[in-house]
Amino acid sequence: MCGRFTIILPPEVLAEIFGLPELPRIEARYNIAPTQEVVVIRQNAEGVRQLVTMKWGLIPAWAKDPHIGNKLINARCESVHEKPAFRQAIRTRRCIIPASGFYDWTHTDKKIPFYVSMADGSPMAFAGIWDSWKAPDGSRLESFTILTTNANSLIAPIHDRMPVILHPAEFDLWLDRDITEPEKLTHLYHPYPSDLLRAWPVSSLVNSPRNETPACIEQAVS
DNA sequence: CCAGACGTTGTT
DNA sequence: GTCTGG
DNA sequence: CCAGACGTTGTT
DNA sequence: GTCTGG
Repeated sequence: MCGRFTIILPPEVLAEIFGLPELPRIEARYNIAPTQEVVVIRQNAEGVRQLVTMKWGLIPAWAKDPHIGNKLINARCESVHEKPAFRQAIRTRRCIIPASGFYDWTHTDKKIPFYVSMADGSPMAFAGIWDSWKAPDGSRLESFTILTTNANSLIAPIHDRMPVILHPAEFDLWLDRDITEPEKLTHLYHPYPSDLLRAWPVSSLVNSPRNETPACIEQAVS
């Protein structure tokens, strides 16, 4: 699953791989937690990509209490097209969450955190969806959630779910607002290939969202 | 018809 | 908003 | 995801 | 134990 992640990418790399029209202003984050503000990429009706900041934890447009977003930090790919909280967003409001890696905790024996990133160190792209919630005072609150799928063979010993990670060749399809049919999207929901990822144990420092230093991703010595 | 839910995770 | 359950 | 709280009253 | 907050 995906309940914590990092983004440690130079603006040039981000703009290049995601085809952004401008260099984003972005700083390294080593321990992003739910409810926090995060940058995501979406595409407007003209096909221009933009980097926008949103809250992690999707608040459906119809929600009376925005706190529902605290629970909706992930959406299962198997049911995202049916669930009332997600099915409108998956048709018309898809986005990509750029990342460098994510954390997973084992629950066997002791709770051990692991860090997972691309084997070659390249950026990671989570498949996400977003929504816009109107507060009583009329202001708008945009929020997103990350899709999950079955774990691949690398992740399985740690956890049975992992985020849906997109290949660069799939970005266009995912962000295309004119594509709304589930059957054109479901083939993207495969576990990312194990041999393109790497994983190592890290310090329990990462457990607290208050810790946001490079030490969070350093390999732990047992 | 109206009321009430609307989600994921892990653990047993 | 929209569906399910009573 | 994990950490941390978990309550009410009245007063300024 | 369970919910809220980050």
